Amino acid sequence: MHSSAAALVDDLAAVILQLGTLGAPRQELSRTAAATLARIQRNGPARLTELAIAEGVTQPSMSTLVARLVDQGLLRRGGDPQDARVVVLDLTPAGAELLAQRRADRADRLTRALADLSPADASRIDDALPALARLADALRRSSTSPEVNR
Amino acid sequence: MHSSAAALVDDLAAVILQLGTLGAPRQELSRTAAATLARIQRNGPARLTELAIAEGVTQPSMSTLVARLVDQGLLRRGGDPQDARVVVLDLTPAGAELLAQRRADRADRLTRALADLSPADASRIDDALPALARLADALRRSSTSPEVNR
DNA sequence: TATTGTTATACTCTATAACTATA
DNA sequence: TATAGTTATAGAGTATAACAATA
Repeated sequence: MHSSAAALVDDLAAVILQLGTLGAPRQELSRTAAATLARIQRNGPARLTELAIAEGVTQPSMSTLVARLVDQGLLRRGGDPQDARVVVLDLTPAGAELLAQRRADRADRLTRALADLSPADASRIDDALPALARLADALRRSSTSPEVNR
Repeated sequence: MHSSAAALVDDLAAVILQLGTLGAPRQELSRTAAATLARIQRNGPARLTELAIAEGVTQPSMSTLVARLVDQGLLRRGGDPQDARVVVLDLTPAGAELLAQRRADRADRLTRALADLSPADASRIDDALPALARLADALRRSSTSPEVNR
């Protein structure tokens, strides 16, 4: 072990923040918009209030955001036959396509960055990946902040 | 090696995005505002145009941002005796204090998250840290996007 | 003229408050 | 009444265009 616990924390924080460049690829979609689309793709159709809570925004904000995304053809509105008040949002093919493009773009940038590393570095990152995933999980649980940009 | 190259990229991208929760701790300062303050603390007093270019925003945007930060008592304006056009921005003690608080907050959250991990996981992350720093560097170089939130 | 910075104006995104419609 | 969602209005943050001051 080459670092004290305090140095590990500081260095790790710095690295995590610098890695954040990967998360801000385009301006074509706000952070919340991207997270909302990704959530629907991951979990299936969802109600407006549900999305507002999940993304940590108010109901009116989600209402206008969803209206924008529907206008842009990325989301589709549906109703609940059981309850005429509710609005159910689902991804359109165009929405799914946009998410796929964003993921491909990120994968490209990451692939290029990894190509600059030595095999030993790549291997150490590979080895640490499950641990990093568990760290991310622990971080997410202890945090009240908004969702990640998928 | 337990993953193919493609799986490494996808898994790594997902982990990096999830770790992003660490970077969005508070709403009291915009991303650009935080990055600007951190840059001045790191590199010393800077001119307005210099900051605008460094943070990837326009000069008028930096002008209004800086006016806000001066109003909030986080930055102090000075002039250049050699050139009456230039404005030089420096951190106030309150600005330095705010940055310190943000860093301490992040360190706390990260420390708590690390405490949830096994010693073996923490050790693997420690081992991968230099490699991750080089990865972040490579990512940042290949990217035109704005700066990281310090 | 070129450079440094500000002001005017507009757009996006989000919030709070007030409202409509259904349960 | 309570719940699901929308509309009205305001504020933060950013951009482009036009401007003022200094070199």
